[in-house]
Amino acid sequence: MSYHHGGLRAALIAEGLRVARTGGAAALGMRELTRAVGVSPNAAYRHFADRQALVLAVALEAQDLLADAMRARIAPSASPLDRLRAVGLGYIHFARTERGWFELAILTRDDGPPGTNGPFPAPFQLLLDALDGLVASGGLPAARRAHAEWACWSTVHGFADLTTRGPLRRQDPATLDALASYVVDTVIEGLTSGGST
Amino acid sequence: MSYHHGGLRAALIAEGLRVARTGGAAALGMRELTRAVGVSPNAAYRHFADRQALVLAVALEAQDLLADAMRARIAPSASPLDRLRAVGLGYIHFARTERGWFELAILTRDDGPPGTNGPFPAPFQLLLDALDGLVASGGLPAARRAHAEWACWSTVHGFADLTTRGPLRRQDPATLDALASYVVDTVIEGLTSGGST
DNA sequence: TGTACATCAGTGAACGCGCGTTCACTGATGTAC
DNA sequence: TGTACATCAGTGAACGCGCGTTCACTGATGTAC
Repeated sequence: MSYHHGGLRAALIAEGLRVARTGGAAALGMRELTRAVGVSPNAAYRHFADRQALVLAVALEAQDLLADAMRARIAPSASPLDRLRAVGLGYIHFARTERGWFELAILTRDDGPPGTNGPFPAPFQLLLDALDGLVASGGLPAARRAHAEWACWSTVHGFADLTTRGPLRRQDPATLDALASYVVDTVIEGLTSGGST
Repeated sequence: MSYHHGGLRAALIAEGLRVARTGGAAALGMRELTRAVGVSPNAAYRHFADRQALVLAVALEAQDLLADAMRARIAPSASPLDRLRAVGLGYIHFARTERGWFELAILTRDDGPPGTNGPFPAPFQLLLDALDGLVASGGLPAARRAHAEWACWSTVHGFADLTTRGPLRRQDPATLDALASYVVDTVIEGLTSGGST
């Protein structure tokens, strides 16, 4: 390894993803990452203002991984309704199978104006697109489109948290699969049925 | 203060609640709490096996506070449907106004058999009761009662997390009140409307 | 093409911090007779 | 009622740890002329 590392920034982020996969955000230490990459602790400060900045950079990558995983579950030929289901179930599945990355992905930046990293984080944009698609296909009345994303995200995110850190932590995968489908279908039912709101 | 403190265990828990109210679980340090109570750091080990045990003890108190707050929002004369709404909105409101306590309250014990602290944690029991009440009053078909708690809890907990640590963190209270009602009503609609499940 | 030199990505050592936990102890409490 | 003594809740000091960050530095890179 040469004196000038070359891609230290990228190497630190890659190593960060590697350790966060099992250890979550807490595992991202300046010393631990620089050690693993084979560089002195302070070398990281050439590329990141402080630990927070490094964590955020890794979090952005994790967000992309989440979005990729969600996209991978959407069958190209799926109906708008199935696409919405896939978005929700993909989110939940990623949380269950990649706890560390998920924890990192839902970390949001405190700094800067809202809208950093594109108009919306990629996973959220997938949800918005799925809902718009459902409206376009007539599956959801346009009048009921407003705020639908928050109902969906709340349900799916809550279920993810219950299975990840909460009381459903120790349930077996088969039960969780069934519960996840039930829960996602329940919100969608609430959105699409002719309610009073 | 006498040589024998007397109620050190209770004092540590009380101080723990005080600091966790603003600082969350991370603020519960052995040294910090014993310092605040006016006792040497190791005195705490007379009453708690380790830091984890102390945190858990404080978490149980926070769980009771959450349950109390939820109960306080249920009007005695409320309909079963309104009771269910109040349970959900109470959970969300507590999360928003008592971030630190909420974080602590949703901490679940890893050790011991499931069922410690009574059959269910108090806040969860309130949800179960509200759903049972809705069934008894005919507001929810008995056939659709199964797993309803997980749909409710997922939605409400997810919304709480989005407003607490997520992208809704900086929304103004009035908007959040409206969104919370909308989200809670959406799940309930999904549960009660004549869906396919 | 060769060379002077600014830039920049690293090094090595250290700072200060606060943490959880353990050791050997001391002095108050309360109980048995 | 008085006293001996086991118990128990504290003390004071220290251990070892790993962290984020800063300092003054060095040697490689690449550009201007």
